[in-house]
This record gives sequence, structure tokens and C-alpha cells, in this order.
Amino acid sequence: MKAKSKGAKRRRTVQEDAACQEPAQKKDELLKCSRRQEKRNKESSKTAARSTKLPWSSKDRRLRRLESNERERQRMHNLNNAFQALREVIPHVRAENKLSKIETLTLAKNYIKSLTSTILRMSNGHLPSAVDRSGSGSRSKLYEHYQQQCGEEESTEQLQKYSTQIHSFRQGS
DNA sequence: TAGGCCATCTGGTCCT
DNA sequence: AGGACCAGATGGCCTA
Repeated sequence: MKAKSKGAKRRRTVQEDAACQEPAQKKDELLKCSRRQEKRNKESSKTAARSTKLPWSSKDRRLRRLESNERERQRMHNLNNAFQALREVIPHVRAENKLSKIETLTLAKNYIKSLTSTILRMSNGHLPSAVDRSGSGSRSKLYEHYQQQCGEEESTEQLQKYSTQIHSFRQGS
């Protein structure tokens, strides 16, 4: 896996896009900006035609769109914070090798499985705090849930799988 | 330079 | 009705 040592990067916002109109822009940048602008104009004329019945003026729509964008940006930032928090509780990963989102989720899933399997092995499948007292037997809910998720044969392989994965992430980075 | 990863914008749909 | 959520599109940055 690649090392992720990217600096802070941020896509231009619509407001910042206005700078694209500067004559000093490089040729390809101008092309990209104008293409984007063109697409936006096409989209906005499409939506304008579609929503002629709506009570919003085009100025209002624009304003509401900008507010929406801001909320969406905030939402994605929150999501990224959650990803970061998750990265920080997965052990054996060096901080400078930032896990991608998919790696984080995959590793977290296998980490949870390996922990569950370890707990069950250490407790022989009988956890006093997790015993189902409804009368369905002595097996813990944790054990039952785990078997539903993993199946019998997988339960002993999780730790190995997790270690292998960590190893490969570290090597690839 | 291609490919991976990511941020942002956007419109549609769901939920409160 | 309005905000949250989602997925697709787009383009920037970085590395091999």
C-alpha cells in the first residue's frame, strides 16, 4: 500500500472558482474551469426549467444551494473525523502511514473479529456478563452472534488474518 | 503518465 | 418544509 504523506489539500469552492476568470490563468486551467462553468450553467438552466413552479428566485436557489454545500462539507468533515478517531484506536499502525478509508474499515472489521475470537477462546464461550438469561441455553450471546457472522470454521483464523493484514499494510507503505 | 485516493459539488430521496 | 443522507461526477494531488 502506498505511503500517504499528503499535505493539506482542498478543492476550490464555487466562490474561489471565480478566480478562474482571471486572464493570467494557465491555458489548461482555463479550459478546465470553463468546462466546469459550462457544465454548471447547463445544470442550472436544467434545474431552472424544471423548477419554474418553485417559489424560489434564482438568487434564493443559489443561496440555498450554497448553504446545502456548506452543510454537506461539514457532514463530510464529521465523517472524516470519525474515520480519524477509528484510525487512532487500531493498534500497530504507525501514524505517518495514514490508512485509507477502505483500509481503515477493513482493518477495523478484522480487528474486531480477532478480538472477539480471542475473548471467546479465553472464556470458552461462557461470558457471565453476556449470558442469555432468557432460558435459551448457556452459550453467550456474543458467541452466538459471532458464529452467525463468521461461521464455525473462521473463528480461529481471525487473529492470523488480522496480523497478516497489518503486516501487509506496513510493508506496502 | 496512469491510477489511487480524496474533497467538493450536485440533485434526488428519505426522515423528522 | 427543510435538513440529513446518499451516490455520481469531476478534478486536484500524489506516487510508482
